[in-house]
Amino acid sequence: MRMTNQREIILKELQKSRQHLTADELYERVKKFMPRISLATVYRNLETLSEAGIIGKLEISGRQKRFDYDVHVHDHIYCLQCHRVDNIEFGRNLVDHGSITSAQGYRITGYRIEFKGVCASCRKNPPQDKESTHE
Amino acid sequence: MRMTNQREIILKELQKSRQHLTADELYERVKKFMPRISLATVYRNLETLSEAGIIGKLEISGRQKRFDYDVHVHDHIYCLQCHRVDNIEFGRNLVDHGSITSAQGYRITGYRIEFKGVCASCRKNPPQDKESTHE
DNA sequence: CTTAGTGCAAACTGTTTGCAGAGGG
DNA sequence: CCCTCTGCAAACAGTTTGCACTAAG
Repeated sequence: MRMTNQREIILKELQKSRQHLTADELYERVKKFMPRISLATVYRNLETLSEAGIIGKLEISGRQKRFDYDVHVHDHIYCLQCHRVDNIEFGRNLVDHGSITSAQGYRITGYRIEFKGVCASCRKNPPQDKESTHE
Repeated sequence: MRMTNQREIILKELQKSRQHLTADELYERVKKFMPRISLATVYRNLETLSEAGIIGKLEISGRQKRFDYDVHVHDHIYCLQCHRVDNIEFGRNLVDHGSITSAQGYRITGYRIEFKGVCASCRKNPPQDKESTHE
């Protein structure tokens, strides 16, 4: 894996954001430093970086992919109003690992927990448009 | 909500399948009885039925939507090889409900657990194509 | 009758890909 | 100098929408 200029900027921007950005959010940020970069390059690099285990890929139920600056095992919580995603540390502690190795013929290899709720800033701020609390 | 012919057949087919079908899988099945039905109608009806609480909508991380004949609260397990989805009953028992009401500023309103693994039939049958075990 | 629902085609969103040229090692 | 990576445009998959017509109640 070559460390190209675009690759490096994409990675740095994701890490410094400390957020779970989508490809196009990242594209917007990276464009400020590199106006001619293409969205395809952003997608390709995010894929490459996550395959290399340098970043995480986050597939929250039914929504756009997001990418995670933090690769250690943890769970996520997302806001039903603004769709931001945050890390949650205690998720794994809630689950009794021992009992989950198989069920109805499956060999279970893993699980994910996704919490949902309303984030601090959405709790303060009015939900401006009537249709923001879907799902 | 009118109970149209198409609505009724879509619902019946989903229920009798006892599976978690995607819109186009259902479309293929319904077409056998109603060859002129359109995919858009299937989408619209699945949406309507799930809003009415008659079926469930299943948004498994990063994949196509699936619809659930079973509306009672339960979790899901999906096969990494063939992507089928099954119900899992014991998921909720593993989690200590009490402690999850808030975290880092969020008001938590719910959570979902998604187990992954290899289903019984994929464990028997060879994984024919080399690229079947992605994610 | 009235108005929700339908079929069709076209639009849309998020993502991927083919290609010819550029630049990292 | 080679070959991975890039930018661009076009393709793609899943889903949604505008419209004029149909049918449920």
